Amino acid sequence: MIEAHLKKLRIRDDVSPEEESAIRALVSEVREYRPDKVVIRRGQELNESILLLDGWMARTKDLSDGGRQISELQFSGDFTDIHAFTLKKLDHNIATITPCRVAIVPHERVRATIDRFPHLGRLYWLMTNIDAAIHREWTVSLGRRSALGRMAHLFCEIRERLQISGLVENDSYEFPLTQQELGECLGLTAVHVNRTLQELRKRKLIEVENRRARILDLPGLKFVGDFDPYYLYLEKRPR
Amino acid sequence: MIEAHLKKLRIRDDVSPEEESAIRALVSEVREYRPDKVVIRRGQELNESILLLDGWMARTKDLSDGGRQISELQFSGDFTDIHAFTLKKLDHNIATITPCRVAIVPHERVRATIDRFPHLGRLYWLMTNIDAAIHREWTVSLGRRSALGRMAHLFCEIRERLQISGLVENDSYEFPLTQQELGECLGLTAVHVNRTLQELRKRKLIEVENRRARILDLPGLKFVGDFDPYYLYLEKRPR
DNA sequence: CGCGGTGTTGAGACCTGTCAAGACGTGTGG
DNA sequence: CCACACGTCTTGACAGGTCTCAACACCGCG
Repeated sequence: MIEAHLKKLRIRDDVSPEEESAIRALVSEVREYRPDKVVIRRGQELNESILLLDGWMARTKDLSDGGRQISELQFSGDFTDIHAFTLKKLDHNIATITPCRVAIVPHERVRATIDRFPHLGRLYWLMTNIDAAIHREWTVSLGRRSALGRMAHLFCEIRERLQISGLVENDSYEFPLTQQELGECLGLTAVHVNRTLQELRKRKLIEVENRRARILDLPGLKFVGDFDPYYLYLEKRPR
Repeated sequence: MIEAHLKKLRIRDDVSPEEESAIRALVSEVREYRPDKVVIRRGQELNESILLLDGWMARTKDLSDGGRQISELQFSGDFTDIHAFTLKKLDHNIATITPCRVAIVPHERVRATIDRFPHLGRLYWLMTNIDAAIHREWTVSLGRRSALGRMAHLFCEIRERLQISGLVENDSYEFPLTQQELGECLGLTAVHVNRTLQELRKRKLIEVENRRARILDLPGLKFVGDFDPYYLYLEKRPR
């Protein structure tokens, strides 16, 4: 579903038909991965990037005490590690959460394509800048918001981002994270995630069941999470 | 001191003399700002970026409860908001910590320069990706490290980054942050910052006095902060 | 000289972590 | 088809790290 990827770009700027075919021609191969697998390891030399077609992935960092922190979630249509085009190696791992289908994009093709379409170069630069904006918002969450606020904020962010690809129906979406993984996003223990989740449900804001999140009161959830989607740059304009 | 900026680029890749003069020609004007001033406000329309020549700045985000979180520090030589070139508006404020001298860089010049030198486009893209890497590392700090570890880690990061511009002597550097501001970086209250700082000194790892940080035991500090500079991408290679 | 910002200290509250045990559910092998 | 094993979820009791509130000391600057 490279369509999801095009949608993400087109929300932020126009993409011409010629650019679209150039993007489609980036893909050299499609691969499938099992859940809970580290697909790219920190430090590994990279000459290709992966575009996530289907499933959920996460950027993860391991700690010396055996713990793990997730620094960003990735969904269908996200160009997961396009930043490797300039970085050459990553400072973090990229791991699957669910089974995933990904498109492989060799860096020479990226190079050739943005030489031919500098506008696409700026667009992909933009996309990595949006990733950075998401990182900043997580910094705020982890630094200043309570467990309840953080969690509410994350559910709002996921809803907003999945909606772009049409993966939200009636404020409800598939939610494959275990409570352990949710804790790795939020800087909380699994035990406390469990209790915070119960608190959110008790307040009739959201419930999570059978790998599905159902938002019961979106304004309420946004209020508790102090959520403002501004940082996602959902505005179309020339870049 | 645009030299500091060139140094930061040259640590990561070669910059030719022609590229260097193109970079010098980016600057349209130099401005000075007083300390503790918001220089760029979230949401403000931008058609120029600022390159920090001298002083410390911070990316800050305000919270609805009146609090503030700093998501990154910026030092001499950092191209503070080059990401605005694609974003057009920022999701955060940029504020001075100390008095600052900055170079103004109009976006048309950036556009023209990277059209002429695509390599510089990739280099600036790289620099924003390194900012994102720093954000990720802060996410890990805030999510998983104790107050003591977080603080130790931050002092190591600052040392590493200042060293590039030659602003570190004998593991000692100017440190203008108030304890309040330090807390805004670390997600701690000023009171707890004070106590944590005392603990670091008690352990003979670092002491802060008269706006100056003096590292007493660098290996010890790195150990407590679980610090590994890998995420700063201090390696020269073609990008 | 006085004032405001900054740093320091203490006591107590609260949020989140730790440890431990058990329930639930699902897939696997016998 | 059952039994079991393993991961996940849930709950309780308690510990501990960090926050809150309050008071005071210090210091540079107007």
